[in-house]
Amino acid sequence: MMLAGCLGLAAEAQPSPPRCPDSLAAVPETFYVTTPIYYVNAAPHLGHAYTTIAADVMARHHRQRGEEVFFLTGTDEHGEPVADAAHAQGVEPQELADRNAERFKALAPKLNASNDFFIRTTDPEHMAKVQEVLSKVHENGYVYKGLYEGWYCPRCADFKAENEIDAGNRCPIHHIELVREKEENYFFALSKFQEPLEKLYEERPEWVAPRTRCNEARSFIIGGLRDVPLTRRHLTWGVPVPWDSEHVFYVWFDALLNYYSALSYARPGEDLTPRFWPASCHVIAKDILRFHTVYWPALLLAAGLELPERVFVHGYLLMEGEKMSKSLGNVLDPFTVIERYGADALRFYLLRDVSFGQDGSVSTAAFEQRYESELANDYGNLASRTLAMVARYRNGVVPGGAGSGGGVGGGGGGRGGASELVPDPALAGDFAGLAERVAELIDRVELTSALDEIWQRVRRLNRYVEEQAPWVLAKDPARAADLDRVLSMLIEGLRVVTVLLHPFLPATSVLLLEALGTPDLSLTAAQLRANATAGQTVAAIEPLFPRIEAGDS
RNA sequence: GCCGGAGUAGCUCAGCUGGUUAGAGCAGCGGAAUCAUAAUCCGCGUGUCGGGGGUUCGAGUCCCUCCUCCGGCACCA
Repeated sequence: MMLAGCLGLAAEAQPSPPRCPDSLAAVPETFYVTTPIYYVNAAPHLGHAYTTIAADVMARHHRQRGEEVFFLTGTDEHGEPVADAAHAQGVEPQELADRNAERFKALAPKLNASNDFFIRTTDPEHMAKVQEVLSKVHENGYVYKGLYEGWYCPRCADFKAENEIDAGNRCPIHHIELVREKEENYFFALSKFQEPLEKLYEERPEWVAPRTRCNEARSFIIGGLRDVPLTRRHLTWGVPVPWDSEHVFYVWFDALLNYYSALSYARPGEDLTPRFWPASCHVIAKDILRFHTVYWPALLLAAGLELPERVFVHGYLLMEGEKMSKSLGNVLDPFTVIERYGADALRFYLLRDVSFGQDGSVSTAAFEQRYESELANDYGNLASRTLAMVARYRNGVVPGGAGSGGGVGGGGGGRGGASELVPDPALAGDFAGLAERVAELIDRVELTSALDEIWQRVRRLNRYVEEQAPWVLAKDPARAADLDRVLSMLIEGLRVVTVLLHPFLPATSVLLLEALGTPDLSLTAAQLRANATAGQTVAAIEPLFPRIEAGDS
């Protein structure tokens, strides 16, 4: 079992947020983070990768704290667009869904995402759960039969939303005039949650972040809620409505419930719901704001279930003016980037260059810039020069007191023969409180700020090298102790930033920590100590982020 | 139209509840160093803080107004 609240500061340091109800010391805290389930109608792209990466950073960070983490992603497979696409290709919807779900499932490992489960809304267990929960909503009196009226295209055999109708009241696909039609549907009584939702936003303004998204959701609610269709008639590609076989559930309700249903069957033979529900954080992009911040809480209230602690809404990645012009070579394709530079580089770039929560531009040029000046030059080279100096001046053995197995430990010891090391105050000051600060920022989902906080220390370490000039010390035998201290602190600093970088650079961090002989990833290990690695033989490594010719292709 | 954001050095952006000479990174110029993936470190910015008006001892930071850009305003997974 893992340590409980190993970094208590993280939770306590927060002044106001009512995040976790205080934990009983005996029970490890849990953290449940989700991505949206991706719609299998389209191919995986950078936007999907972005969300998954962000959620993974949070998941990995919370594991570093010793919390029990459940990280969920998956695919949304029902609904008309999928059915239509399948029929257009002459295959059954299930076949298309199977094929495309596979591509999304393959994306996660490529990104080095550590999801604990991959849900598909066509899983029988999910479908049964949807029926169960929505039946409960029905029983609770929030469902009624009504008429849906809208503009209908006879050729599409479907209603059109206001914003997809072409000029002249025509179908955007068939260009024929739409007709006013009615369809009998079951409705979800969203309007009954007007008061409860307003109260929710009043009492928990942190519930939706960033603030601007919270305002949007709130103003939508204040504008007045109308009931919404819960089911669709004459469709078969969906979850059947238990009390009326002519209907299937409208795909959004089916989809949203994945967050809840997954817990009930992700672990065979074990129901994780009591342990992980409600979710700690839903990470979404702004296009699906309303569903997650209005419909979803209302639905949960209707079903008598607890609400998630937080919805975090990130922005869009803009490809140089939103135009995808392959001929200009400015399209950032996640698969190509990963193949050439590795998943760590992509993860780092996306969270470094675009302030998480806001829209931002990405490009291959900017990627290459960041890769070279920061990953290769700042960090990779810091590791290289540090390890090289330890190898060169101390035969690869980290200097320090005679093998005192680790921590700074006992104070009172008399000085033996070995030089006694204390953390260099010059560095210690700059590293004080760093892990706590990073944890605090990640709690606020300020991932870019957290990364920047760490990166300032990477820069600090390069400066430290210049200040101390180990190559000068090495020439003077009388200053051997100074050189010991400097090398030891460098290794230590490198170790600490690497532990902290683990959520962002999972592969590289593990590689480097192993080379340092200190594979401990926990956040408690991210403290600058004196003799943490003393006596360790550090292994030589290849450049962590090798320079790569910027060829065009 | 209504609501909400944003407009700060060539580029990308920090600047919380108003207070010393407005900051960082990148790019550019000059220098130092040589442990290292020719990487690193140091120095160098006369910026109308979108325009105008106001409050204040004092405003990038508050109020008013105007301009520009972006987002939301219900059924689009």
